[in-house]
Amino acid sequence: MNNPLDEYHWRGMMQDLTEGAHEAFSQGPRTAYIGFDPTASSLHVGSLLPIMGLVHLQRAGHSPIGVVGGGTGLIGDPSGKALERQLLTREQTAENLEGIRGQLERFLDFQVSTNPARMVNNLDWLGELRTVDFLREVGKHFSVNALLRKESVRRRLEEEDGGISFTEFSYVLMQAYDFLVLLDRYNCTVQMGGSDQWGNITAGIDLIRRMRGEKAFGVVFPLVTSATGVKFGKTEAGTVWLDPARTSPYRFFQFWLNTDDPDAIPYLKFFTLMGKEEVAELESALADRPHERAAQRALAEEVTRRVHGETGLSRARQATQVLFGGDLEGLSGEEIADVFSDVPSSEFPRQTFEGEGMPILDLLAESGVASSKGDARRSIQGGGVYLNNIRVEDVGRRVRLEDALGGRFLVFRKGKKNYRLVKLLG
RNA sequence: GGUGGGGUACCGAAGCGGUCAAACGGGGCAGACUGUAAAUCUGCUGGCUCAGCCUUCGGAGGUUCGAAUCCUCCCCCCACCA
Repeated sequence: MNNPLDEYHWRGMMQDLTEGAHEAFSQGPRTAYIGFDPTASSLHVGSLLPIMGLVHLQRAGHSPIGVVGGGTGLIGDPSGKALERQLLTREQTAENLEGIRGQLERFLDFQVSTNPARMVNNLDWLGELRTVDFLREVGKHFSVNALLRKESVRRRLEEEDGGISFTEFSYVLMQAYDFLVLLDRYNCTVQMGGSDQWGNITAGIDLIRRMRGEKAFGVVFPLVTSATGVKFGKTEAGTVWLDPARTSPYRFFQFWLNTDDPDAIPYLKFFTLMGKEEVAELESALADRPHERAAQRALAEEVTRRVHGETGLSRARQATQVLFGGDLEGLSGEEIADVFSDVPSSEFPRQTFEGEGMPILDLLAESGVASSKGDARRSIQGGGVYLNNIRVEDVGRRVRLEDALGGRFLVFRKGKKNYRLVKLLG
């Protein structure tokens, strides 16, 4: 049995740990949990680091628990939030929870007999909690004076008109209680999470010490940042989700492939299971031959394979090759449909393109390639518009049936990466 | 309630009777270079039937041949004073 904290440490993914945590893992198998917020029906790449935390834990022979905050999600964690949150309905939360469960199953082994991963919903116990019992048993152990000093609460108290509701103010009690319940039910003695969870985690540790006289531990992972200061997990297209319906495997793959050089090695350590030697090799490859981007490629392939499977990866790869390899000639209609399935598309009736065809400016504006005809005109004049990968030179050009690939598709591109598929209907 | 300062394009910010679709900076988009990078350089960045026309400078009126610019009223912000 290995100590997962050593693994975290060399990977640079351990921001902080409570006293005695390292020794605790050396003594024998432990059960540890991480909570996931069910504010959306999918996790995004921002949750990937904690998930990898659970993965390493399980590989080291310990038991991971993923807690989906069906109950706490109904309350809202004030940590890191400037404003009071919109409350989710129970139905929304339940739905989101299902999505998240499916995604965690891609990372953790729920089948092994020795240390299977578990997935629980804290609504199971928070939902049936009686107010009076809770206030007597749990509330007693929390000092309002201490709560008021908490960073997350204090910031909100200083807000002029925002403030904090009693609901969110009590959030930390809920999360602390979660830890206690998990200790009782699963002998779970470790809680992990993002660094913003430190306060919530230590609150749970305190509660366990007071109510059960036991020692529990906490480990927090750093906030993933990028060297250029861009918020990790966001692209022009928005958040990068794990759900293929929200972020296609192709875009997901591209997200990782586009990692900046300085981030590539840290990310390999964070998000793949590669060992030290492999990472070191890629590091020197990146230093010697940066243009090959071996590290980014490996990163993109590993992570995409894990999240979207072998099929998702090969589709993403194929799409990448076609989109950046250049040649669209010779592709069948089916191949185009497949490769461009990830690309935003619009549909036009076939007769639009019959005879004289449609002026390209109108088509660009109406299909959403450009925001207006003026924009379309300027983009063409600037040399930034391509039809079927051939630069459009003439602003007055018309698009006709002969332009359609396989008689069915028009592939527009603005710039290097922005594709748009126009489908001919009828 | 009093006094002073303001509201300009995605954001910040100039302009203070015509030469203003509005300087400059940021952001965004595109081009060149490259590694689908960073940095850099270049162009574009209200709409259209695009060498021209139309709608914009908090809102509504007015003065003027002509207003983002002057006047009146209204709305909203900020600073200081009570």
